[in-house]
Order: sequence, then C-alpha cells, then structure tokens
Amino acid sequence: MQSHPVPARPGRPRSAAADAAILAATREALVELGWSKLTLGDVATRAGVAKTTLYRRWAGKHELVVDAVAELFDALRLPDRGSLAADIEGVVLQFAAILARPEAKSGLMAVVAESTRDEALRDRIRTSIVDRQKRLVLEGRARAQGRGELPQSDPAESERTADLIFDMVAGAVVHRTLVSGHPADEEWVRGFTQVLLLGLAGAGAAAAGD
Amino acid sequence: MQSHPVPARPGRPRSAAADAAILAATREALVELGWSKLTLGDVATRAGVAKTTLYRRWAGKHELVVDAVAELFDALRLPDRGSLAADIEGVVLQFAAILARPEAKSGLMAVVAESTRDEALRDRIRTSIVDRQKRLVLEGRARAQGRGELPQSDPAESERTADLIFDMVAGAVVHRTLVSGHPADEEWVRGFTQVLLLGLAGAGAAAAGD
Amino acid sequence: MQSHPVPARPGRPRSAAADAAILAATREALVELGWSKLTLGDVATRAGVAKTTLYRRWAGKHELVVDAVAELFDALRLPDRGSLAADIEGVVLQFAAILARPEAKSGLMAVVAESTRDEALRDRIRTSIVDRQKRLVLEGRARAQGRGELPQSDPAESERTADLIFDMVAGAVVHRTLVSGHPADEEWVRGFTQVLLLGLAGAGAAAAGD
Amino acid sequence: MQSHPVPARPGRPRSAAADAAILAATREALVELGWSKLTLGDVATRAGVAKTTLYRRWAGKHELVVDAVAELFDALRLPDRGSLAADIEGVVLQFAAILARPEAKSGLMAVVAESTRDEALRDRIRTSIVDRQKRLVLEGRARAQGRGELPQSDPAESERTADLIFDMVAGAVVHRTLVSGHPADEEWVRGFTQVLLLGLAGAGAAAAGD
DNA sequence: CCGTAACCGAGACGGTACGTCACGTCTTGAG
DNA sequence: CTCAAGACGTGACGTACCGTCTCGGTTACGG
Repeated sequence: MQSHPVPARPGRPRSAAADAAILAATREALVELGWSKLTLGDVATRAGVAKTTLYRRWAGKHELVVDAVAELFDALRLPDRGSLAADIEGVVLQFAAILARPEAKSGLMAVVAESTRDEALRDRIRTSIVDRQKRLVLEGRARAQGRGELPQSDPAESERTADLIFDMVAGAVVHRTLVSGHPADEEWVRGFTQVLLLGLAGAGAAAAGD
Repeated sequence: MQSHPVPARPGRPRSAAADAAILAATREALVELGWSKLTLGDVATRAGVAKTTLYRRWAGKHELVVDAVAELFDALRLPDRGSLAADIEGVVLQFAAILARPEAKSGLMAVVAESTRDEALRDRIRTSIVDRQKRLVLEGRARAQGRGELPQSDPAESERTADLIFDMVAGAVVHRTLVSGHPADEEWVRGFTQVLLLGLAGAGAAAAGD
Repeated sequence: MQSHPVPARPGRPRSAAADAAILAATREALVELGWSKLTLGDVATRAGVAKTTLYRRWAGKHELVVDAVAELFDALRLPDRGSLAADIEGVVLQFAAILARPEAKSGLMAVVAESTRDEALRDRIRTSIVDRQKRLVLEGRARAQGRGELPQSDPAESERTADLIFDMVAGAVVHRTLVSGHPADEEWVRGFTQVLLLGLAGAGAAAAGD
Repeated sequence: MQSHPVPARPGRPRSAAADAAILAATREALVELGWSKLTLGDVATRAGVAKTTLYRRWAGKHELVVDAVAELFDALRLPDRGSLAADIEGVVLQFAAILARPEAKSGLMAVVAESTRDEALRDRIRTSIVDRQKRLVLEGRARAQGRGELPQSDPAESERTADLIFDMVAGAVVHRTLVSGHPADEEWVRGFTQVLLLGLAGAGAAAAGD
C-alpha cells in the first residue's frame, strides 16, 4: 500500500532549487529595476538559470511576478494583542510594511492592471495573494466574537460584511501607500482603525435596530 | 497688457485637432487591447498621425495614458442631493462608473504601478487625476458644513482628515472594482457610505470628548 | 573461435535494430523536411529512440546524414552491357536516379558544404560516399581494358586520369541535377557519355603521339 | 517631361551604404566562421547595422549569402587569349580561383543544398549566379565561331549543347574543388579543357556525319 | 508675397527584449 | 552499461516596439 501514489514521471525531475532561486532573483530585480524594466532574461541570469527553464515553469512576466510577490505575504500573521482594535492595527501595520517594500510596490499594481484583461491571471492573484489576506479578516472576526467584542453574525450577512471590510482595509492602505504616496504609519493606522471600527459598530447597531 | 503672454513661436503651430484625436485613439486602443498590448505606433495610426507628432507632445506611453485617462475623470461632479450621505453616494457611484470602464481599468493601475519608480509621473498623476478627485472631498465637506451637517473643522486636523477620507473612499472603490472584481453597485455604495459616515461621526465625537 | 575479438564490454549491449531505425528515420525526415529543417529530436522520435541513444552513436547531424545518405549509394553497380559506352551510360543513369531522390538531394550538398570546414567530415564523406563511387571508374576501366577497348595504362598517368574522369562524371551529373535543375535523363546521359569518351580517346591519342 | 519617373517614395530612404557593408560583412563572416556558424546577428554587428535593418532587406540567411557570394562572380571575364582552348582555360581558371576562396566554398554549396527545397531560392541563385556564368559559355562560342574555330550551330541544337558544356565545366570544377578537395590548377585545367574540346569536336563531327 | 522656421506624413534606423527552437549534455529510474 | 524520458544551459532565431532620425512637403507668421 502506498499512501502517496507518487506519479513518478519518467525523465529528469525539475530542479526544486531553481524555483526558489528564480523567485528570489525576481524580487531582487524588482527592487533594482522595477516592473517595467524587469526582463526575464535578466532574472534568469541572476538566478543562474537558463531562460528556457524559466519559461518551462511560468507563462510570462505577470505570472512569475505574482508568485514572487505572493511569497512576501506569507509573513502576514494575525497578532493577538488583546483587543480587536489592537489586533487590526497590528495586521494593518504588517500589511503596510509589506506594501512599503519596493518589490511589492513595483510588481503588485502592475499585475493587478494586467489582470483586468486576463481572467487566468486574476484567478492566480486571487488564489495566491488576495485570499491569503482575506482569511485574516475572517480569523480576526472569529477571535473578536470569541472574546465577546462582536456579536455572532448572521451567516448571510457575514460574507458581505467581510468583503466590505477587506476592501476598505486593503484599499485604504494600498491607496495611501501607492497613490497618495504617504506612509501608512502607526498614527495613520490608528486613525483609520478607529473610523473603521466605529463605523462598523454603528452600522451593526443600525441594522439591529431595523 | 497681455494676460496670456503667448510666446508666439515662429513656424507652423501644432495642430490642435491632433491632440484630441490622439487621446481618443489612446482610449480606443486601451479598450481594445489593454495597457500592455497598446503601442504608440498603433495609437498614431488610429489617430491618423505620424509617430513623430506623438513624441513631440508626450514623452512616452505612460504620460500619454495619464492624459487620456484623466479626461475620463473630468465628468466627475459633486451632485446636490440634499444630504451629505446622498451626496457622497452620488459621487462614489460616478467614480465607480468611470472605474468600471475598460479604458480606465486598464490604464490607471498601470500608470500607478509605474509611478512607484518615476517621480515625474507621480506628479503628473497627482495633478491630472488625483487632485481633481480630492477636490470633491473638500467641496462635499464645505457644503455639509454649510448645511450644518458637520461642525466647522480645526484647520490643522482638516487636512489630515480629508486625506484619510479620500484614501478610504478611492481605495475601497478601486479595490473592490479591480482587485476583488465585483461591481461597486448602489447597494455596496450605500453600505460603504454608512460605515464611513458613522465612523467619521464617531471619531469626531471621540476627538471632541478628549 | 571468434574472428572478431569483441571487447565484450560489460553492461547492456547496444541495440542493433536501433541503428537501422535511426538511419531510416533520418532519410524519411530528409524527404519530408529537408536538411535545414531536420532535427535530431525529430529523428529520434521517428525512430522510437531516445535522443541520448542517437548521440551515443553519432557526433551530430552531419555525421548522421552522411551515413544515412551513404546507404543510398550501396545500390550502385557497374552493369555489364557489352561496351564501355553502354556500361558508363548505365552507371551514370543509376547515379542520376539516386541523386534525383529528395533524401539525397537535400542531404548531400549540405554535408559537402559543411565539409569545406571540417576535415573529419570530409574524410567520412570520402570514405563512405565518394570512394565507393570512384571504385566504379576503376572497375569500368579495367573491364574495358580486358575487352581491348582501352590500352593498358601507364600507372603514373592512370591515377590522374581516373580522378579527372570521376570529377567530370560526378560533377556534370550533380551540377545538372542540383544546380541547373534538369533531370539527367537517358538522352542527356548519352550525349554526355559521347563527349566524354571521344574526348578521352582523343586525349589518349594525343598523349601517345607526344 | 521627366525621363525617370522616380517613384519618390515617402519616408526616409534606405541607406545604400548599409547594403554594401552588410554584404562585405557577410563574406568576412563566411571566411572566418563558415556557413553553419554564421549568424545574422554577428553579420549585423560586423556591418555596424541593426539586425532589423538586415531583415528588412533579406528574407534570411540563404538569400543574404546568395547575394554576398554572387558579387564574387562579378569579376568573371572571358579573356581573349587568341584561341578557343586558351580562352576556356582562362575562364575556367578564374572560376576555379573564385571557388577556391573560402567565402565561396562555404556558402555556395549550402545555398544550393537549400535550393533543392525552395523554389524562390533556386530562382535567385539562377538569376544572380548561374546565368551570369552561363553567359560566358555563349560568348565564348560566339567568339570562336567568329574566328572560324567552330561552325555556325543549328539553333535548335545550340541551346542543348550550351547547357551540356556549362554543366560539364562548372560541375567538374566544383566537384574537384569541393568534393575531391584538390585544387583546379593550371595543369588540371589544361587536361580537362583538352578532353572537353576534343570530345565536343568529335561529337560535332559524328553529328555532322549522321 | 516671400522667406523662414516649425510643423507634418512616412518610414528607415540602432537598439532591446521577446518567446521559441534546437542543440548537445545531464540526471532520473528501469532493465 | 544501455535505454526512454525529459529537464537543463546555451545560443540563435525572427519579430515587435521603442524612441530617434531623415526625408519631402506643408502651413503660418513676420519682414
């Protein structure tokens, strides 16, 4: 009996080291050159790999950068700081710190731009990046409900509210960082979190009063 | 006295019609091809203009697209619907409608992405697009203060709050539209506006109570 | 007793069938694709063999094609038609028939072209193809001398004359077929043979008269 | 009135100097690298020209080399040495000298090989190279007839004989030079010319006696 | 009304990167 | 040690756009 029915494909297996080297080289090139000047030939050279190896694994620049940037978001964790507000501030600050890095800045908006015309790319972004962030919203709410800070939510309403929260949080941080061009520092995050939480509380009360 | 000290350069003046034709052709190409497949040669052909003419007026693809997209936002108006909430809903819906157009979707995020590494481009975007939107926030607040819906604001605090509001509004709409991929329709806008206004009111009260 | 002291190398012996399959596949590919579009990967696939196997036996495309084409010339025989002229006509027609085949046309000139810069390849062509043809000139002359159609030749002069005959015969047929692009049919061969033999007879007489 | 209705195409005209530089660079590369190692990128670099310029004018390596090699044959002249035999020897020696040059050796057979599968290339070779040589056969015969060395020829037979002569001359020289790998020096040319002329004379006499 | 200077179209130019292809080598597991 | 399979580094391919340039020809003003 074999629990893992390993496909055991014939031929030489793909180098696992190459993948890591390529993604690291991609981030390095993003930092130095930015999205528009990044070339796959250069990435291949930095990674010590042939261009063909790169094309064997990724369909193009966009897909590669999605994967390279996605790894940056692996570090996102929901901290337990004792209160909902503090938890949110913590995770938003982490998110802002990642977005402040040039490799994220450069690449993220570019792939989002492209994804407006590429269904497959949009899915890849959603799977690799967006959903990973969104999960934190759900975790945070569950923890706050455990603490009694939030009431149990109507499952039907729950999904909609989570989406709204996520768009408001991620949108505000991204916009401030990339469009307005100011840092999402601790002070800003505190102000933003206050508005968000008070607004949600008020809206919840209004809904309950209906 | 000459209010416009026109340099009155010698030689044949630039064709005014060409500018309009080029910007229109750019938007047309954005719709059909998207940012990444748009080429200046193609734009020139569509506009019935030589590539040289195009380069005489814009430094490159990014600058051209900023101007082409900026014109889309000229239509933004602050409606007078009688209440702050209704006014905001109205302007946000307009903003969402523009962002839903493929020529805006495709081009906007791309130039923002590029602007992370190009100071001049960032300024151009701010001047041509961002400030034009931000002005509406200020107008809206002034009108609400006129109606007595909002207290007169501390000038020092005013700037910071306006920025926060702007980042929250624009960020949330952009994120929902481009990243989450869902329409910012009337229902969503109502929910978002409610949270925003209640949050701001609460934060204002808290600040006043300090 | 073992006449060939086969080294009896350890390990699995090479498949004999593979050689034949590879050479046949090479000719097939030459017919379908021609020299320049023939790839070793494709040949390997056609032969049902791995590329490695192919490289274990031949150094490259040129060597392989020489061997594949050389087999075509194995069929060349000096016919006994009763007279020198008829014998020559017969062998030239055979030669022309082989050259008319696309696998010979495509491959032969290509390896000759390459051989101008590759000593080893030149030797391989000489050994596998050219000498096999040249031998027929010598056989033909010997038979004609046996019949009394030609005088016994001065050994010193013999080599030179044989070379001249060979270059004239092979050169004319190749040039007509590949450069001029006309078939070397029976009528042409008859005319050519007549000029050749009368010329040689005349030259022989002139030399004798010196 | 304008005798040359110059098309006067719009746009920047093609650089005439580039053509010459490219063809010269091609021959240089043929000498140094040979056909198979010659790359268009390298030729472009040597010529101080962009690769695209090269592709704008030639469809590929084969066409380019045909033109580069064809220029070598421009130097062929029918010398007037007083007798048919001497004239032939003179022109054959010139032909042999050209074929002995590495840029001709390397390229000529390669394009001939390719032309077996490319109708357009075959025409180009015929027009640029072959017909230019064949013309010498016709000139030589006309001059010999003027001298009374040859009888006036039956026009019907004339074409066929000229073709035969041309295939025999060019074929023999090419075969000796490229396949047999020996120089077509003065001694060899004398022997070859003798056989050819005596053969043609004999065949002419035989035909007249019919 | 005529010169001059900047404009315009067309398209060739030197570059750079693209994404693909074939080469010849290597690394697997199986025989 | 051979074999099939297939990934690998290498290097050329031919294409596409870039942004610049060079043409001949066209406006408009200003002398």
